[in-house]
Amino acid sequence: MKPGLDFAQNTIKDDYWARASPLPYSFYRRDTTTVAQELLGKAMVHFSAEGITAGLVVETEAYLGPHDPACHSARGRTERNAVMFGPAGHAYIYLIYGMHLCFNVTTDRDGLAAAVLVRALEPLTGIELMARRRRCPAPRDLCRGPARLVQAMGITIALNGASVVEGPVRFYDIGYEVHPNRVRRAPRVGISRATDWPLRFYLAGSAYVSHK
DNA sequence: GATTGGATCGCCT
DNA sequence: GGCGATCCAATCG
Repeated sequence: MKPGLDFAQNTIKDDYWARASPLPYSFYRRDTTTVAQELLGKAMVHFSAEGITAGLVVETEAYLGPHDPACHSARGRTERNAVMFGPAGHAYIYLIYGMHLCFNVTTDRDGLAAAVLVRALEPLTGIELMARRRRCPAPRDLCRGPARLVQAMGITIALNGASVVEGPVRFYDIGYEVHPNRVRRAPRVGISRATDWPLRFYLAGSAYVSHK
């Protein structure tokens, strides 16, 4: 475990995050399934004007690109999904059901429009700020679901296209060890095509995942 | 130009 | 477990 992290107190020293290294672009520039798996156990951090919030990634989904019928890029490039067609390591944020935002990270090689959806976090720091943004729900529900974590982390559509290496939202290796037998693999949630492709990954035993 | 359905959530029963 | 909220873009005609 790296310095600056106090899991017992559920706090992180802010200056630790400012100095620590985010995951590099090369992390995201790999095949999407690998990135989705390896993002488990990493920390997602948002440096916002209101304060810093961070959570441990416990659930992700891979959206592989134009050949994946459930991926937005399968039906061509639009203004909405344009970020996915750009380089890896950038935030692809979109509005769903007319009222919720979902946060993705672009992946894979240049020219392949793929991304990983972050579906759930275990809150680590800035928990009071998260609760205020979410209007005080149970701590367990702060980041349990893609739209919930977006709200708790204070993410807006203005961050669409921002770098997750140099921008306000970043991912860090915090030395949290994920043993391979803790990783579960299951079909993706809430989609109507390719419903049996096992591209959802989550940490077994976590109380913070959206679906078991 | 109109219709339809969606990578969801919160509230209801 | 069901349903309403509410916007966007793809798919019809």
